[in-house]
Amino acid sequence: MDPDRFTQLDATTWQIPQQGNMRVPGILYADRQLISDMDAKVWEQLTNVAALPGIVQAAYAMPDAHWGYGFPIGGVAAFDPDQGGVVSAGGVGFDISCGVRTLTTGLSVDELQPHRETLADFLLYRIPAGVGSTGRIRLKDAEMTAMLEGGADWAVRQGYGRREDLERIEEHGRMAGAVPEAVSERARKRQRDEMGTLGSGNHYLEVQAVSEIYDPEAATAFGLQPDAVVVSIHCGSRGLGHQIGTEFLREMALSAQQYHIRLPDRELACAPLNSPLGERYLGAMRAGINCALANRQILTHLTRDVFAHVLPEADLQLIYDVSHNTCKEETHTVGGEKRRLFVHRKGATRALGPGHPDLPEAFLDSGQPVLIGGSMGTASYVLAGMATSEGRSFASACHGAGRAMSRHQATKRWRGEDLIDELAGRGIIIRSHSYRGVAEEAPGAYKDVSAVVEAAEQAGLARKVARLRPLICIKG
DNA sequence: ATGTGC
Repeated sequence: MDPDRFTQLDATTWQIPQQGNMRVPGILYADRQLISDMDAKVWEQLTNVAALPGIVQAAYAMPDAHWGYGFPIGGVAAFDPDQGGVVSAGGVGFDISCGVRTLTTGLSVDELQPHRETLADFLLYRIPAGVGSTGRIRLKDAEMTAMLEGGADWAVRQGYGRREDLERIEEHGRMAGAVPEAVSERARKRQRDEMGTLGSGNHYLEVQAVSEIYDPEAATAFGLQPDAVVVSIHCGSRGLGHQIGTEFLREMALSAQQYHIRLPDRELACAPLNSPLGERYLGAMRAGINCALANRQILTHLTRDVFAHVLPEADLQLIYDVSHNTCKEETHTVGGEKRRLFVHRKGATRALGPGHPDLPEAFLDSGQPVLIGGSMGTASYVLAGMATSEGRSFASACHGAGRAMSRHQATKRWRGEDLIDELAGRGIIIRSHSYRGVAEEAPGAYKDVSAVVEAAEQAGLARKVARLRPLICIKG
């Protein structure tokens, strides 16, 4: 899209001034090139979000923004419940609490090298992945309820992972305020045998090497050294989150009129935060967050099992787990005043700056680790939250490279088999259950993750700490 | 994202 549709405030801050039915301005953080490559739908969707009741300060889009359902992916919007603020299922996204966690292994690239193929084979064998993948765990009704309430804390109690992992997860691994009764029978049924599964699409488990350090002090706090091997897991709440999203989206669209909400786009279906429907969605969504946290915790356990078998000297320690599809009640400073707001982050990561009380002690000086997943075969980044992000985006940053091309377009342009060969030639092992899935995730179908990260840093959202290059990638 | 869907 043409960057000149925006009012440019500085090199990486672009504004859509408040106009028409907008209640606040729209703000996009990106550079000129990223905006030129961006879908014009981002402009339209940001304008629509800015028109929703009770929105505070501005509707924001991160540098990896692209066209999503209703809200842009890479969007941040905060609402005040006392000013008619709303919660929107489309503003959270279908894959509730989709996110990334990264673990150190204590291994160097040289130590891993001779075992790479074996490790890849075992990971593919042990990590359930792909469309409709199921695991060995079957949850009975009471266990499902306990999982939806307890999240990763429940998983640890079941023997998946270690208690110290929990301090390295947002909300200490358990999202408070979950209401399992608000989750439908159908959603629970879909999830019954999907715990500890990776899923498909852009989800992955990747073994990576630290290829560059930008901020040695923060890197040390995160446990990252040059040439260290780490593991990143990217996945979400599987069938359960999707079912919750589908059901509430429909219900919110049907009840908009009853709540006197004029929707600029039907896809922005929402309900007042202070309404039975809004509260019920929040309860179900928080249960969905717990499902995703438990899922990543179980996958961590399976990964540790594989390493124990192939490389017993490894010790997998969790750096941090971040969600990038959520709506959370948080305190933010708006115009010098502290307010309780409900912050939607859809394809956007929380990025708390140094000293924030919700941070684990180890990160008080550095700020929160912000994990940026690259596309298959390209680099990932570890960033750290900056103090400036609070005023710029309610303490949020980008979440990944962001698609530049549709899945359909990508399958016409690339073949999975060719991509796997090409990446193998560059020392990257891809193991997947679907060639088509690999083609859809072709590196060329994504934006340049380095440009996204540079723009985020320049905009004061998060600063670079380290770059990770892929060694092994397990895909759905 | 998703028991991928016109």
